[in-house]
Amino acid sequence: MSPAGSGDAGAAAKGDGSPTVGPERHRNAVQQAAARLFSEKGFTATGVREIAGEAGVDPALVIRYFGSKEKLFLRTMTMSVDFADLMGGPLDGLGERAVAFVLDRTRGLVVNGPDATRSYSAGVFAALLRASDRPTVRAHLAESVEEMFVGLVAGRLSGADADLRARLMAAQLTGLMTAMHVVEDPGLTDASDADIVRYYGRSIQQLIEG
Amino acid sequence: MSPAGSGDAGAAAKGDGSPTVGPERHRNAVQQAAARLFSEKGFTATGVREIAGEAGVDPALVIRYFGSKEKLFLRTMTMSVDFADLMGGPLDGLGERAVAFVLDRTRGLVVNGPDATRSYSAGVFAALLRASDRPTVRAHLAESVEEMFVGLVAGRLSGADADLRARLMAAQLTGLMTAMHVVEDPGLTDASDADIVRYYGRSIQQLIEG
DNA sequence: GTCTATACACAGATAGAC
DNA sequence: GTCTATCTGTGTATAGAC
Repeated sequence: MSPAGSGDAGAAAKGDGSPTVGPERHRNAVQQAAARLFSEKGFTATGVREIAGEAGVDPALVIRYFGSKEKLFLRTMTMSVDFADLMGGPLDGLGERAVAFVLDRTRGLVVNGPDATRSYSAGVFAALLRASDRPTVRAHLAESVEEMFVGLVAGRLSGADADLRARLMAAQLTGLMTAMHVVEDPGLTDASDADIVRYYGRSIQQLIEG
Repeated sequence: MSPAGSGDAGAAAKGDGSPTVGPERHRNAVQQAAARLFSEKGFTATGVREIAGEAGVDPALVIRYFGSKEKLFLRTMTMSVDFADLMGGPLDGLGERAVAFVLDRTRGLVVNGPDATRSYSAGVFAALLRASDRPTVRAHLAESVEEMFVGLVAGRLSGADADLRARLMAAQLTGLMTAMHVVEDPGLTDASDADIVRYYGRSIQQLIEG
C-alpha cells in the first residue's frame, strides 16, 4: 500500500535529546516496525520474525528488548492525550468537534517518539480493540478510554449524572470508531464527514447538555 | 463455576426432529461446551483440547467435525435476529427500547439449538468483537451488525439520509455494548439501567427523528 | 464407520556460544 | 551485546483400534 516503512534509508541524524545511534537504534527500529505492522495487520497476523525482519535485527532481540510480543504491542499501541486542546473549547458544539476530530484522525498513521509512543491514531484504537481478547490489552484499552474520552470532559459537565453522561459520550465515540474501523461499514466509511459530524455530533451534544 | 456440562446425565429422549442420541450427541456436546467457553473466556484463551475435555470427546474430533477452531467459533458465536419484534413497534420511543433491550440481554448466556445457534446475547457480541483481529470473524461481525441493527430499522426511517442515520444508530448501540462488555467501564456496568436507557435512548432517538 | 492415539507444523520464548 | 539452536505449547492432520 503506502511506501511507509522505507527501511534502510532515512537514517538521518537526530537532534540531541534522543539518540538514533548505538544500541538504542536497534530498539527504535523494532519499535517503529512493530508500530507500523501492528496497526496495519493487527496483533495476530504480525509475527515476531516479521517485525525483526523489517527492522533488520534478530528475532530473539525483539523478545529480549521488550519481554514479549504482547508487551511490545502494548508499548507501541499507546494513545496519548494530545487532543486535550480540542476538548478544551466551549461546551457549545463540543459534540460536533469531538466527532470531527475522530474522523479527521481516521486515516492517520502512527508516529512514535524514541522512548514512548505519542500521537493518537484511529488505527491504534482499532488494533487495541481487535486484540482485546487478551486481558492486558483490554486493561490498556480501558485505561486509554478513561484517560482520553472520559477524564477530559467529566469535570466540565454540569447537571445531574455528569459522570455517567461523560461515560456514555465516550461510549458513543467508541461506537463510531468501532463501526468505521472494526466493523468497517461501507455505508459509514464512504459517507461524507460533514454528514456524520452533523448527525452524530448532534446526538452526542444531547448528552453534554442535560 | 456452573455445573453446565453435566455430561452423561440428562440423556433423555428427544422428540423426533433433532436427536440427542448417536453420533449427533458428541457434536452437540462440543458445540455447547464451545459456546460456553468461548463466550466466557474468549477465543484465544480457549483451547481445542479444553473444549474437547469439557465435552468429553477426543480433541481430534473437534477439528474433524467443524474443520477448525475458528469455524467452530463462528458457528457457535452467531447471533440471530430474534428481536425483530422489539424493533417492530412504533418509532416513538424506539431509541429507549433498543437500549433497554441491549441492557436486558447483558448478562444472558448463549443458548444453542442442535443445528444452528439461536438467541442473542451480549456475551456473543463481546466475544466476536474481542476476536475481530481475524478477518473471518470481522466479516461475521459485520454481517451480524448489518442484519440485526441496520437492516431492521433502515427501511422504517424517513427523512433525509435515512440509511446513514440507521447506520449511525447501529454504531451507537455497538458503542454501548463495547463500553460495557469490552472496555468494561465500571461507571457504566454499575450504573442503573433506567438512567442509561433514559440518557442514551434519548440520544439515539435524536437520530431516528431528523 | 466412528472414535482414539499419535505425529506434524508453526509461533513465541529461552539458554547458551561468539 | 548479539546471534544460533532449541524448547514448549497450540492448532491441525492422519493412521490405526473397536
